[in-house]
Amino acid sequence: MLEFNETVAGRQTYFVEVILPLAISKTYTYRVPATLNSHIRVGKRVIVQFGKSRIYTAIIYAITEQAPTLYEAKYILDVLDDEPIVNRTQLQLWSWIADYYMCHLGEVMQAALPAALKLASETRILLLKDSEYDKSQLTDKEFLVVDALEIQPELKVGDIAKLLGQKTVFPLLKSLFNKGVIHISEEVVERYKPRRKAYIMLNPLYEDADSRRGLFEVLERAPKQLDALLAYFKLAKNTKEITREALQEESGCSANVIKGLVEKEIFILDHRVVSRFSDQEVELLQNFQLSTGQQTAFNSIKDLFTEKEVVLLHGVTSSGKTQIYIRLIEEILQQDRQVLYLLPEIGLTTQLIERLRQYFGNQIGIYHSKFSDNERAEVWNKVLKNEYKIVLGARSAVFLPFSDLGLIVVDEEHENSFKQYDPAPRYHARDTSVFLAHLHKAKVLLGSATPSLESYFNAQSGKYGLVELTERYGVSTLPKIEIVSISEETSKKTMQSHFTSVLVEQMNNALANKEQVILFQNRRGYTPVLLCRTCGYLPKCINCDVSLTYHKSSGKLHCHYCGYKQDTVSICPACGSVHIEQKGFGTEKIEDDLQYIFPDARVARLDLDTTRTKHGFQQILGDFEDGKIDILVGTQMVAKGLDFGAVTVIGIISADGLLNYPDFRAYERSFQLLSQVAGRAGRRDKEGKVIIQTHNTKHRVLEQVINNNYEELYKTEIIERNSFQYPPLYRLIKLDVKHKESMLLSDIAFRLANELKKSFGPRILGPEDPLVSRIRNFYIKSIYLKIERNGISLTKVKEYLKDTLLKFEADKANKGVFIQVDVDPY
DNA sequence: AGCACGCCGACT
DNA sequence: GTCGGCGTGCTC
Repeated sequence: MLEFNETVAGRQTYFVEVILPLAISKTYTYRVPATLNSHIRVGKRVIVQFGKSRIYTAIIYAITEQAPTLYEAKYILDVLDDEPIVNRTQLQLWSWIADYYMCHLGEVMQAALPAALKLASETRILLLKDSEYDKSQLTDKEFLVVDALEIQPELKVGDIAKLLGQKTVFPLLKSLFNKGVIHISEEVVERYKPRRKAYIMLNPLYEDADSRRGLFEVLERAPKQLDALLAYFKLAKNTKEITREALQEESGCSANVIKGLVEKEIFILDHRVVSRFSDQEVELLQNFQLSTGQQTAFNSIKDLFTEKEVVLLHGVTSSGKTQIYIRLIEEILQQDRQVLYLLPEIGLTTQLIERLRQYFGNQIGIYHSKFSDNERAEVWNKVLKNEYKIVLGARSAVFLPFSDLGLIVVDEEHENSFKQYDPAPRYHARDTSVFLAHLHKAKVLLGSATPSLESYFNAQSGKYGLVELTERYGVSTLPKIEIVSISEETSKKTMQSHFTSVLVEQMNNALANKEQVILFQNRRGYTPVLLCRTCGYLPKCINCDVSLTYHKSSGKLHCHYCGYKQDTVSICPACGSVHIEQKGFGTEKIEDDLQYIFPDARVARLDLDTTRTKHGFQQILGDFEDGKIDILVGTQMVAKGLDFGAVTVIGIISADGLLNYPDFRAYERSFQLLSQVAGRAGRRDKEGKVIIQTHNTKHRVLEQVINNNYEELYKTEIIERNSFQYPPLYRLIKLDVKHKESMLLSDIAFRLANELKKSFGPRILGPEDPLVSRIRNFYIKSIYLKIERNGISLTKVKEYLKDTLLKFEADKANKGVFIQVDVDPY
C-alpha cells in the first residue's frame, strides 16, 4: 500500500481501489495502464467502465500492486485530475459516515461531491449562455461537440460519445467545462437573489442650465411629468441617490408618469443591488465592541477550548451570538486556519450572508442548495486551493475539501434540518462536524437559544463545555406571552373562525397603530382535509396512506408525500351525500378568513407554496419590510432566521397540533418553535405581545415557554426520556421495513423483530405503524432499537445488525422486502 | 444504480 | 410457436 501523496511511476503494474457513486458496499479494483502510472494518486477522479455499458466517475481510494486473483480487473479509462480533489481527511470522514450511519461509501460520495464533479452517463450537457470563449482555442472534437450543441441545446454524455464515435468523452467535457463553454447539469436551479431597488437619474444631457430650460418647455403639455421632474430637482439638492419610490412619494406621481419620462430619455432608470441592511447596521457590524456579557462569554469559550473539543453556547434570542462567532473566526484566521460556519438551510438568508460578506470580504464562500451545480463546484475548487478561508453553508458543507480546519461553528444547532433523511447517507451535520473537527484537531462551537437535549445533555455530563449568555443585546425586554383558551372562547361563543376575541383585539390594536402582525400556523396535523359529514369518508392518496390536502389555489386535492393530485369532490364517492365539509385548516384557510375579519388589512402568506415560485420568498419579505403588508401568515418559515422590524403582535393560531404530535421530541420541538416565534416579537423600542391559542392552557411546556425556562424544560424532559428510554439517554436506531404487500409486510416485520429480539431482547421495539404507513405504494413498519449508552459497543451492535439484516433480506421467504436504516433518527 | 439473463402470459 | 412482462443478481 502506498502513502497518500506518493506518486507511482515506471513500468510496474498497479491497481487502484475505487469508490463508485452507487449504493454498493464494496470498492472495486481496476488496473492502471502503464501510460497512466504517473497520474495515479489517492483522491483523484478516474473514469471507469462498470458493467456492460455504464461509465462512471470514481474516486481512487487506495493504490496497490496486488493483482486480484479471482477475476481479471478492467483497465481504468482515464484520470480526470491533475491534483486530488478529495483529501485523506475527507476519505476518513466518508468512511466514518458510512460506518456510523450504516450506509455505503458510494452513497456518501454521491452526497459529498457536487454534481458537476461527478459526470455520469446521464448528465446533461448544455452550452453555457452568454459565455465568451475563443473558438480557435477549441480542438476539432470540441468544435464538433459545440456545433452539435448549437443545433440541439441539450445532449447526454452518451449522445456525445456516439457523436464522436469514442467511449471516453469525459476528459473532453472537462476541458470544455474549464474553457467556460459548456454547462454540466442535473437540474437547473435558480440563482440566489439579491435585493434590487430602482434608482432614478437625470440624463446627463440635461446637466447644464440651458438644456434644462428646454426641458421645461418640452414638458409644458405634460404637467404630471413636469411635477415629477421638479420633485427630482428638489430631492437632488440633498442626495444623489434617488429611488423611484422616493420620487413617487415626493411628487405624488404614479409609476407610469416616471416611466413616461424614462421613455423620453429624460430620466435614466437604474436597478441596483442594495443591501438589506441600513448603513447604520453595517457600520455597527464593521466596528463593533463586544458587550461585557459577550466578552465574558467569549473568554469562557476560549478557556473551555483548552480542554474540551466542543463548547455549547446557550444564548438567549438577540444576545448577539453572531458577534462572538465573528471574534472567534478572526482569531482562527490569524492562525491561517480555515473556518466552517454551518447554518440550517432556512437560516441562510441574504441578511446573514451579506453581513458576513461585508465583514470578511472575499475570503468567505457560500455553499447551499440554492446554488447551481456549477457554483457548488466552484466553491469546492476554491476551498481546495485554500482561496476561501471561511465557508458559510448548510449541512452538506461538511463535505468540502478543507485542509486545515481550526473551527466549526454550528449555529441553531437544535434545528433538525441538520439531519438528512432521504436519500442516504442519513447523517447529522452537527454530529458529523464533531468528528470532522476531531480529524482536523479543530474546535466546535454549537450555538442555540434553545439547545437540543442531546447537546445540553453532553454539556451537563461534562463531555462538552457550556457557556451561558443570558443578557440581551441592544433590545428591550422579552415579549409578553399570553395563553388563551380556545375551549373557553368556544363555549362562550366569542371565537371568530379560528381567532379568539383576545387575539382579534390585539390585532385590531396593532393595525390601528400601523403596526405589523405575524400569525403562525404549523401546518402539520392541521391540514385542510375534506370530510363527508354523512358517512365520514375522507379522500386519501392512492399511493400513500395519508389524507389529501385541499389547495384552494389549484382547486385540487394534493398529496404532500408523493405529489399526487386529483380533482376535489363535491359528492361523496362512498355514500353519495353532498354534505362535504372542510375540516382542519392550513395557512391558506387562515389567510382567507382574515379577509372577512379584517377587510382592510393587507394580508400575505409565507409558506412552501408561496415561496416555491422564483421571486416568492424575497418578494414577500421585501414587501413586509417595506410595510406593504399588515398581516403575515406563515408556517415554520416565519419562525426561523428572519428578522422583521416592527412586529408587535404574534399570534399562534393553535399550539395543540405541536404539543400533541406523536413523537418523543414533540415537547422539545414545541418549546423550541414557540420560543423562536415569540422571539420575533418586539424590537428595540417596543415590547412585543405573543398570543398562544390552545385547548390545553395548563400544559407544562406552555408554562416553560412563558417563563422562558429552558432549564425546567430540560429537567422535565430528561426524566421522561430516561423512563421511556429515549435519546439522549439511550441511542436509537430506526429500521423502516418496506414492502408492496401489506399482509406480507406485517408477517415479515414481525419475524424480523423476533429475529432481532434473539440477541437484543427488550431493546427491540415494534414493529409499529409509522405516522404514514404507506408511501409511494410501499407499506411501512418501523422497528426501533434502543441501546443504553454504557457497557455496550455500538460498533459491535451495528456489525451484528448489518449481518442480521443482510441475511434476512437474502432469505427467499422475505423477498420483496427492503429495509432502511436510520441511525439517530429525527 | 443499471442492465442482462431468465422464466411465464397474449399475440401472429 | 414467439415477443415481451419485470423479477433477481452481478458489476472489478
